[in-house]
Amino acid sequence: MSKHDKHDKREEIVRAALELIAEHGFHGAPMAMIAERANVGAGTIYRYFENKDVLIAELYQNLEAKMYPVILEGYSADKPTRERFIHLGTALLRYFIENPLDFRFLEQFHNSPFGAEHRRDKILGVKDGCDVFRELFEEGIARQILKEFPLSILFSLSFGPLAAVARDHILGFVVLNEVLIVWTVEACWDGIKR
Amino acid sequence: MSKHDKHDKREEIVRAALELIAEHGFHGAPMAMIAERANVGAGTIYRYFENKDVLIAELYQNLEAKMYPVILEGYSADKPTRERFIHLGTALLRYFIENPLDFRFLEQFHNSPFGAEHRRDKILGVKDGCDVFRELFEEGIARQILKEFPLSILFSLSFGPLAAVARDHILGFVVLNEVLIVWTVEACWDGIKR
Amino acid sequence: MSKHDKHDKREEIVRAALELIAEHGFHGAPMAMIAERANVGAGTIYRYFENKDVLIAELYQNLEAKMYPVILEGYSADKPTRERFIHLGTALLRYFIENPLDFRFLEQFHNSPFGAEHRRDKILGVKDGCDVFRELFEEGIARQILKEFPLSILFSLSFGPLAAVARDHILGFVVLNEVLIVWTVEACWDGIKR
Amino acid sequence: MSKHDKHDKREEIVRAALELIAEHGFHGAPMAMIAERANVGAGTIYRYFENKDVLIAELYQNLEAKMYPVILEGYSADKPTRERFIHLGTALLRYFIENPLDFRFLEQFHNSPFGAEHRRDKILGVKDGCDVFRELFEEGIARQILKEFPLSILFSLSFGPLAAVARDHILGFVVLNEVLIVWTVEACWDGIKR
DNA sequence: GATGAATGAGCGTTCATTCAT
DNA sequence: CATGAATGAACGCTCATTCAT
Repeated sequence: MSKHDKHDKREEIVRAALELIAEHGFHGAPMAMIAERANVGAGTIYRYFENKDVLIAELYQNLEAKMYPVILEGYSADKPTRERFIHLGTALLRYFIENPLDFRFLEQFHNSPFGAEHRRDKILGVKDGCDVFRELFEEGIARQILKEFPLSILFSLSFGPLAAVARDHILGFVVLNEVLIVWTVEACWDGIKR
Repeated sequence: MSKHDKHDKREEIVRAALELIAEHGFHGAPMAMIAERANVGAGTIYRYFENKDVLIAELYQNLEAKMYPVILEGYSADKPTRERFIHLGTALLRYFIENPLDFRFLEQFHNSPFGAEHRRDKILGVKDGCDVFRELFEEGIARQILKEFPLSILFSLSFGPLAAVARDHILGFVVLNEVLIVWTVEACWDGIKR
Repeated sequence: MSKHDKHDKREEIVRAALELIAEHGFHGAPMAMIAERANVGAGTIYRYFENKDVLIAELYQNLEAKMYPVILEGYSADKPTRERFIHLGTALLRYFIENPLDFRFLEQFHNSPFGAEHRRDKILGVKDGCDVFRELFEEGIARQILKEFPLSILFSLSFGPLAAVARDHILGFVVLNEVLIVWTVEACWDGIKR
Repeated sequence: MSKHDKHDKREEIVRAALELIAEHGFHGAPMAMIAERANVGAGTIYRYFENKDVLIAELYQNLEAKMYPVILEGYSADKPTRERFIHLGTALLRYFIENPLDFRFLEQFHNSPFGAEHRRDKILGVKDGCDVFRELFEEGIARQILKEFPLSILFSLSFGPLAAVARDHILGFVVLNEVLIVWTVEACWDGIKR
């Protein structure tokens, strides 16, 4: 039980931080407020995270580790390119809609100086979370199924709309349903396919 | 002359704020630093703008007012839907690439709590800067040229990729040229057209 | 008058810092307390001093600049070695006794990591405030009036007792008067002379 | 065995505290760090010492209790005053040089608000560790061998230089050897003798 | 009107001390 | 008895805002 409690505390902090950062952004989520929402002393956070930056970075990694399995569930590299793209796109969009806090946090993260650094890592091939997408695109180009764009632009054509649509849904500007989700991802496909 | 000077100061402040916010984000741009860069006393800013939030909001409106004429230059409501879309999309993308500070500021703005508020105004029909796009999309749907999506999703399918591509270009992850710009916008069109 | 006020503020801060550090040591003198004692806002200190370390360093330099003229008043390089030593020693001791806050601050300073650094500068010949003493000692050795010790030891034999005596006086363990001051310095002389 | 262990823990704490305070000063030696270096839980320290101040005070007393026997080894009240002074002075100086951590701790201690309190106890006759010195000085004065100074000043003339010289040696500004040690103490004698 | 010195609430972080296990 | 996770007051410092000049 003591181990369980310990985990509880850390998870409470993570949860509180995610919520507050998602709601108010990095600068609207002071450590004291995170502590309060987590029902924890201000100093306690520092037992688990060296400082605020580290807390945020770990939050991000937590999130990635949580997202990928969900998105890749049922994914098979053997299916046709289009079907795989639709799978990934709809899974991502569904995840965002079902986990709006996660989505908002990711948005905040990618807009921080810290996010830019991470993005650079990705572009240099360091991160491998996106490998599924990369492989999919590279294969699609090789087979002349996809337009011959730089990978970065294919990413933008695919994820740009999904992020925008997810944000609008979360802010209440559209109400997505399963049909709209699929149609939207299919529209993305139309954008990148030859 | 005093009126002219006053305008000069106001514009210096706006310019300085835009630069600093674009470069370092909202929280890396203290009022004192803005004042210094604008060659103005710290208190002077408050003669022109009630507080920092108001300054930022006006900055945003300035920017919109500056962008639309540029984007709409040469735009004709008489041309075919596709051609009009390509005109608007490429003009927007070109504007972002040629005015990276403006783009960075807009990104920062849209990610602030303030940005969400503004977006809500738009959806309620308060803002009319996007009317050209709205008309284009509504007409396209009516003529069965575009997919029958909620307007909001058409917006996302169009601007989501453009913003993402512009960011990648500005961060140096792709180098866009005129051809890639057109191709990218054409890909967006493929996404929204029937 | 505005210039005078400005100086007043800075001097209030310096005075308050000196008092509090002398009374309670560096760590017993938080910036907030210094500000309060100086009748100044907490942030005001940072208009005049970049941070606490700089404040302390400037305090020290202020003090040196204030002390040397007082100690050297009436000092003449032409007088006999002994007389010059007595002059310097008694002047120093008198200064300490008449300015107990200055003395206590210097003690705190020399015991800080910062003080050690400064001491190292001195030993390497960077600081020239002590040149009078150095010259006196070097000349005394050359003329075979003083014992042939490393300079550093001559310093210790001279200032060690003076500092200790001054501390005891300030703490109330002895009550020095003019006669005792002179006798004490003469005893120091007996220690270093051949 | 339990009693032995308990003693072990206490001594480990004392040793760790001495090291860290000597190395980094009082404020560079947090309780948690002391506990870690002592291989002891943070809370354990509080079983042996009521709080940090008490720990430090006991550390000081430990040190005195450890020093006096060493310094008094071979000391005989029957020998001539001068010889006894030289014995005590050189023994003290040697002790400082051979136990730099002890010396540094003592310096830190004497400069804390706590140190002053202790000193006051001494002057009121509470402490009796210095009795040897007191007796030596009183006897020397009575026999007209020493200058007729208040005891406190004789102390200062004797220990002031020794402490200063020890500090310089430990900081590397001089390198003392047996000869210099003796000469230095003899110089102190010259200072206090008639 | 313009200034910039002054303010103080609020930030991220540390650390002496406590107490449930 | 020993532990070390938890605490929260206190620290040094920043910066949006005010106001006397």
